[in-house]
Amino acid sequence: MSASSSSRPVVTRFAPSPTGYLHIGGARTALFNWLFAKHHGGKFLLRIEDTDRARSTKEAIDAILDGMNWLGLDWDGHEYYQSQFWSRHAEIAHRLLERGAAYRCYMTQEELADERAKAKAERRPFRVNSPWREASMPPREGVDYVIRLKAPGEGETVIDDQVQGRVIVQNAEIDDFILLRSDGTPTYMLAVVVDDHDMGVTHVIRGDDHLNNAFRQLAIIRAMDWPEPTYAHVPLIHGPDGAKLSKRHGAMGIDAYRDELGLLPEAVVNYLLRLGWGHGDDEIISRDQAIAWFDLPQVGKSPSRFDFKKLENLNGHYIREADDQRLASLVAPRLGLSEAQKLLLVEAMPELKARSQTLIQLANGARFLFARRPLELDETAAALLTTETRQLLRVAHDRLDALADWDSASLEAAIREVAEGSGVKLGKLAQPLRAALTGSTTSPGIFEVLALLGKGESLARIADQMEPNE
RNA sequence: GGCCCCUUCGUCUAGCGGUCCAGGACGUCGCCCUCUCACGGCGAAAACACGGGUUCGAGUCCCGUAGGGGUCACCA
Repeated sequence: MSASSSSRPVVTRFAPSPTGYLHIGGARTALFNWLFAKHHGGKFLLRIEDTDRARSTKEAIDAILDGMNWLGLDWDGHEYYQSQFWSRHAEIAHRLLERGAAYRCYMTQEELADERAKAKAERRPFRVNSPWREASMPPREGVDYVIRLKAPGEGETVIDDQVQGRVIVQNAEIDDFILLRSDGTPTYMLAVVVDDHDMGVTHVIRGDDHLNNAFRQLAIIRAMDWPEPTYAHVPLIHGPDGAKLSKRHGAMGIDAYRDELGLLPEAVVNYLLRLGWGHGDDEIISRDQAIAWFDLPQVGKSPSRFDFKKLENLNGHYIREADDQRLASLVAPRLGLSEAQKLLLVEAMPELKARSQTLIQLANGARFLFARRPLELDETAAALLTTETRQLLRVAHDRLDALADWDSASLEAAIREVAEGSGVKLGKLAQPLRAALTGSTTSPGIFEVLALLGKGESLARIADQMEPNE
């Protein structure tokens, strides 16, 4: 509980570096920041950390913005770009210099490398020990310098992390890290602190991998006498095998969850929310409930593994709940459907969505509706068609041909009648019919399939497979 | 290796000293529903890492051990 920030209105931020896609861990960090801000009626800001110009790309920035929009994580105001504040960062570095809280260090890369090697040889931890920390040390002429923070050196620093609890680090562990590089550009450590301060950020919610950095950043903040933010370091997400999330299992961009996995944003949000956070026995949590319930103390302290099965199950739930028109719009492009075909897709959606967990499955399940005659039967479907069952199909065909009303109730009555008349169980007739109508052994209910396909197409598909007359 | 963090069913979690022979969800298995596949319903197996304390009493507090993770750049 940081008294300095608790009185200010809540401001959180998500600060991704645009060197890759928006990955799932980043998405969760963004979600937590967004929820926390909404919960407290505060602001949620977005800042692109593009200080590393060489590695930052326009594509990555677009991917991040696109991902945030897809997830519905809207930010207040425009997005900030860290690179815009370089002069401000440099200004603070020099203010630190004036305050005697930082110094110009003339050590060369070679000298640093030597020190590092020596420390390693003596098996002791490396810590920069610059002679220029002493004010009396004269500058080197003609050598580029960096500006280093004069770290506290003694005592300890305590952070009351909202997730991790009280964490204490000996100040001796923190060395004189670089604030401003020799080319005058700021390091990440300086830039975040300055930007967070200037943007009025009260709560820094980010990945656990930054916990150690927090102590360095706090040293800058204290040197400037700025208000200290409240920290919350959330555990990282691991792959199913417990190791760091890799490309193999989920470290793809958030766009892949949409395009390649066929997931709905509300499912991804719900899953991410429940990963590392809980609210009693609740599993299905709406956005509004999430805002009402979310808070930092309930966030777990241990890393959690990513479970695609659970995500898919959740997605299945949201697909079943989703509007048919919306689902059709999402699936139609995957199938390359015309507007007219899309109408049929909407009509079939209630049947289709009950048996799909992803949009991929939904698309595949819909394929039979738009297949061209004669249908290609898969192996198991083809095996169902014997002389005997083809005979049965002919009987069914003729009975259906005579049918006046082509609705699922009339169709059911007719089909049951045929089965009974032929002395077979319904399944004996339904399966061959399914094979003929869909080319597969799994599909929506057979009466619904007939109704959806319409009389002409249904009869034609059956005729394609039935035993020729005489 | 130094420093920091973590540890309840396979997985996500509930549990904030007694109501826990540990609850929910996904997954797995079985049964029901049934024209197939799903959906849905019912049920089962499945966990407090280990060892010491503290306490009348510990999954819950403390200390070790083991295991896992993070971090140690003129990257962010």
